[in-house]
Amino acid sequence: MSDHRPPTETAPTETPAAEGQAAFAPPGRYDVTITAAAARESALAAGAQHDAAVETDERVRLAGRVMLWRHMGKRLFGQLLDRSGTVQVALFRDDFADPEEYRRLAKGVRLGDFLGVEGVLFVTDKGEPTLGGLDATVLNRAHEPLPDKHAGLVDTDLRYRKRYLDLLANPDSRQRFLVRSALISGIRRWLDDREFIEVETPMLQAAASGAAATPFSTHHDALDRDFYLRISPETYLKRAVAGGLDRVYELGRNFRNEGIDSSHLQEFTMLEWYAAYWDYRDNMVAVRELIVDVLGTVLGTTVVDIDGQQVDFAAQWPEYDYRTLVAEHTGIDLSEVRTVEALKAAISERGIAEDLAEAPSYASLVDLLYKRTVRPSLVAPCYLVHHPAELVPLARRNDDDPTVLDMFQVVVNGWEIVKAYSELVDPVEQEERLLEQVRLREAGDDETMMMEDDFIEAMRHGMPPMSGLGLGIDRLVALATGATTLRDVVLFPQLRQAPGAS
RNA sequence: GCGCCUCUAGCUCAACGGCAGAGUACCGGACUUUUAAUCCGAGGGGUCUGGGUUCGAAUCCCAGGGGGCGCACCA
Repeated sequence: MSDHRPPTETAPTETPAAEGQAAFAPPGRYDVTITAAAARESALAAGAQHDAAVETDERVRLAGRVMLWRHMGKRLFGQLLDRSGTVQVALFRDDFADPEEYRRLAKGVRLGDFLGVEGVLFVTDKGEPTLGGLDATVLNRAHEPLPDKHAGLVDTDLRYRKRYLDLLANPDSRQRFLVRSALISGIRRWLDDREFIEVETPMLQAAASGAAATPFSTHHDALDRDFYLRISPETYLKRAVAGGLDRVYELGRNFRNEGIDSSHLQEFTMLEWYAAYWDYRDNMVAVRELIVDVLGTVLGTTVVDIDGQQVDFAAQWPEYDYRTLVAEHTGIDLSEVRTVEALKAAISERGIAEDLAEAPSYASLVDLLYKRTVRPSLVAPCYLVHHPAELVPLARRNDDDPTVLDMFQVVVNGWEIVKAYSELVDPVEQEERLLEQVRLREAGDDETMMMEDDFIEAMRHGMPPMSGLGLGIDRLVALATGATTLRDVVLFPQLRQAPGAS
């Protein structure tokens, strides 16, 4: 930053000459004995006044970033921020053996500096838990000013590009990432408790499979071979189950080469799990239990505010039949309208969503129709079951009605946060259904799945019946924290190149 | 990719065709319990970029760049 400035202009926070630097010699480490939150708690518990606290001589050392700094003659108050939160620190001149040392701290410390304070805990007359410093050390200086101390950082662009400032200046932002971490830990614990093991599968894949999406492609030089960044770990996790790891999960990034908006990122975090001998009904029960459990533990409530609406995840999740809902919203009965041509005709007949005419296949047209007409109306958590069989080539058909899948999604706020189904484990049918995908691709649908011979072969060696589930972590975190865009729950979201950046 | 809105001091915002300002931060000073401390003083600007209209442009017009929202694609 400072090197972009003309040489004549002094950086706003720089003291004249190098006086500020010379006055403090930052050490390489500081022996911290207490966090801000623990200091507050401990000060309030003891309830000592300042003089009494100094008498007891129970010293603690705290380090953090200076967020506020008020100098008033012989007394000085500041606020330090560490990972646990903030606490007030106070320096009283009379506590310092060397008044000059007090003066240097009082005058020399700037907002944004890191400070280590050693002293005693007490409570001020106004009831504020405070660390009374008997000694303080500047641990490093800030050479650039922090964002405005009350308004924070509101420029959306800057909040994403300089997330470190957003985290410092906006407590809400900081809180969202603490919740994100706690939710993920909670999910791992829940799965570990149920004897799932965590595995990692390739992100570089020869065939991008497991979802209908456009992949990123890349190239391996030594092998001179193109790869795709995975769009889903699904077929690898099923191979792991075939190998006897019959309850597995993976929590990791998937990549989809598509547009960005408030509910989509090009790299997003998804949980996928596979449980042998379960079917989709088992997963409907399990995922609800997981979400209610983890939200309750982390937030202390299962009620979440969605656009001003109080939504309770612990309430009943209604179950809607996919085709029934589509029929209710469009008047089109998908069990009768079963070809692209017929569906296009039905859509244009009713004058709904006519711009969908471009859709290259029955499956994609059905999917678009649903997303346009039904999905936006689903706000409170609900299950959507029995999608038409054409939609997912990896899912098992329903025994009673083979035109639909043993499949469900959980939709909240018009966002799909969970997709799961009983897995197709019959290699003959699997091969046939993937070949159909290949045919559709050749006919111009570029979001079909690719053939994966190695996956078929794994299935030919035998796979237990199983059901897998995918849960969009970013979306769950956004719902849990009231974020209206996924970019608010990802630390460093991908943005366009900043102007002038190299 | 298309449409609408937006870009002024490090940060948060005024000025909306007539001298570019405030708060905060930074610098100097006062102050013995502050809580966004308060008070006094100083410095800080190609108004995103490039064209145009005008006696005069931060302001109006055109093009470009960044961002937001909507639409489309997707989970």
